[in-house]
Amino acid sequence: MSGGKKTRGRQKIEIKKISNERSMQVAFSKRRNGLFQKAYELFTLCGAYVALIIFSPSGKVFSFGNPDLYTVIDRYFSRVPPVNNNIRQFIEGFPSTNVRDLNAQLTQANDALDREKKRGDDLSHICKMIEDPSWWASPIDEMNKDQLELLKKALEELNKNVAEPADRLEILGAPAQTQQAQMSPPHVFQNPMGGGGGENGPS
Amino acid sequence: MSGGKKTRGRQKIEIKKISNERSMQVAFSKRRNGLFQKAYELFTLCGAYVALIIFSPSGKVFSFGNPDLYTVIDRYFSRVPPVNNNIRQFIEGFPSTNVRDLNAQLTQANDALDREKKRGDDLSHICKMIEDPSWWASPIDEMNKDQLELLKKALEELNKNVAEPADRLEILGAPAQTQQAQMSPPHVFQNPMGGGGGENGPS
DNA sequence: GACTCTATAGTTAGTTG
DNA sequence: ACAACTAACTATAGAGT
Repeated sequence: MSGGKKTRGRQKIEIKKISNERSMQVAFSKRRNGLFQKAYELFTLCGAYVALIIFSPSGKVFSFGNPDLYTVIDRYFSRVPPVNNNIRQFIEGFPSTNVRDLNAQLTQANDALDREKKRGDDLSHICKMIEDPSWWASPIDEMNKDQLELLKKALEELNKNVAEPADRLEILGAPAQTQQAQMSPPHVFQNPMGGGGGENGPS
Repeated sequence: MSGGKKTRGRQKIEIKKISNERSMQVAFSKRRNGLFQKAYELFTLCGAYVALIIFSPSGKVFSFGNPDLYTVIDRYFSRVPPVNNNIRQFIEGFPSTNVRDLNAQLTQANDALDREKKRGDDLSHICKMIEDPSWWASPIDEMNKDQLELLKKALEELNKNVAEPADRLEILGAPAQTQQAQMSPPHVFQNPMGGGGGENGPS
């Protein structure tokens, strides 16, 4: 009755490398989630652009970015950035069934979609241009060189965007089986464990 | 003794864009420091590599990286490769708080992505066709009537798809005007504790 | 490994100087 | 605008499932 507490609750720990492998793994998982959550909140509350990349001790990568990782990083390297950058993002290192991770991805997706929409508009415009009868009516090879050039350029640009067939995002909450089908990482963080075993076995 | 407390203490807030400019600035400052502290702890406790870049709403840059920002980012890009996970999805209803809903949304998003991909392929095909030199070399109005018709048909089809701009959903309070001001050189945080870094802006 | 539970360490919103 | 303070909210260490 007296003093019979169920657990000791949260204990204070020193901020230094955790020696116990298991504890460290658990701590990493928890704190990583916490960090993503905080990053998400900072973005949402303040509209700040945030890029976050984490390599786990076992070599997995986790990333998060608003509006997306590439935009933020590009901008960081003082590349000035209208919205014309290619959309490229990848999120690696699931398994996660956490709301915060999912939300993070949805946030990114939202923004990607936004740009996708813009591209759609451009395409629409071009299509309209092409469909104009007056366009096709006359000998193109001499009259509309300029327009032709313009069109071609536009199409090329467009093509560039389309050229890379997007792969689809893994569904996260799905039964934990097909996860981490990520390709073999060229670079793996060097840690004493050497990467906990058969994480990625494309068999 | 009086029941009068000195302050109301910390209040719970909704994770939405903070409207009050002043409060937002303060919150940003505090939370940014908190995020750096957490990143530092994750690195120290678990030996994880961490890269963190934050753009304040006013355009200032803050960054943090172990062992070094560039190393982490470089590693991140190095391990990328064959396929781009091009994420585009669109979802409706954002702040969902349970995994089930989020997963449903992701599923829906995947569907949208599929359609998007197909459209992309079609477009790509058409672009190739158009870019064929032999195409433009000859007088269109007499030689390639058939091809032209084909193209036109294809474009119309494409246009039909594009015509309907899927209703995109509201991005969570993104203020995000594209400010392309080149900001001062990246400032690297090496030691987040102690803080008090001056972020300010004589605006 | 991932999730739950609990007590408590740590973070921070609102206020005051 | 920032630093200190307070009180409350949130994250999480440790242990169990």
